[in-house]
Amino acid sequence: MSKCGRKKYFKTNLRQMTMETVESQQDGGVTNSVAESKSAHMQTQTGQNSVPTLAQVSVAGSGTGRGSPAVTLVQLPSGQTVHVRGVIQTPQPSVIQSPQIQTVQVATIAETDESAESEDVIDSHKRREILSRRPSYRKILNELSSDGPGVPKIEEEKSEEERTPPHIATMAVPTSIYQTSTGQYTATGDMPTYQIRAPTTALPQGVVMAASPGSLHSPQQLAEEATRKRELRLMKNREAAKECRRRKKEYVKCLESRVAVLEVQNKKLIEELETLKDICSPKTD
DNA sequence: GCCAAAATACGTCAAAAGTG
DNA sequence: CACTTTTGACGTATTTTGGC
Repeated sequence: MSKCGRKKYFKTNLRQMTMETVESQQDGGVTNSVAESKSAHMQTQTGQNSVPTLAQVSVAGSGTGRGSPAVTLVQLPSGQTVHVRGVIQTPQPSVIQSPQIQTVQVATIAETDESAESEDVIDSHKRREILSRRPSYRKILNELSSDGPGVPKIEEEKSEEERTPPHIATMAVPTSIYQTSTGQYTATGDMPTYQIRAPTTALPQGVVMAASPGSLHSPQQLAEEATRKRELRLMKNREAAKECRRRKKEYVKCLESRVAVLEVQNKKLIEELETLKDICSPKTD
């Protein structure tokens, strides 16, 4: 089996899982396996793999939520502990809900494409077209942050990077604070510090800042300029891709946290419903 | 310990989205 | 509208995991 095939499967799975998670939550479906399946796919990036576990929930103040909201501890698969307060509150725009719900039906498209020869090429293009882009992770989370002060804002971390020496940098993973419908909670946990490779913000050795554009005459100079521009573009995109992946991870973490919270919320609501049923239903005995 | 499979990270390209 | 930024897709390299 080719690695790429697996890769594709994994990425598609992750993408769909995110959407399916939401749908099953909204449908009131069984969501117990969400945290497990997620963590099974998403191990820690730094090689410190953890055993995938379900989000553990312990209710500290097991009141019914009326008046003073109870505090619920949610143990995330990643080991983070989350404090959830006030389970029953007004709904809030979800992180998960992108403005346009995009349920991708790749299989359907493949069916309509009868030409087997150009299938690969067309398929690739069509997939790109159909996977119309949602708003950026930055935008999604920043919009949420305007809804609640506890939602982490995705910002440039340049100030952080600029401060670090250009060799091996010790990076402390930033503490995330999320705002949920149930109130603020922090995803703290003792995150280890990682040794990361030096950011490649410096220009490659071969790249020299060009002379003024007007001074380029010979074809060789033009070629050099083109090469320089290309290398600069590649370098910038390299950094952008890194940053994008970082934001994506943060976004996924946020989703995972939210799923855990919503599971707790759902569980409590079910319990409350059962309690009310018991109270209201006439004794048959 | 070896090895294959799985998972993860990275660089690049292309195209959509954002910006001035 | 030109230019920049962002991100999905892809291919590849590296690391981790699990079976033997």
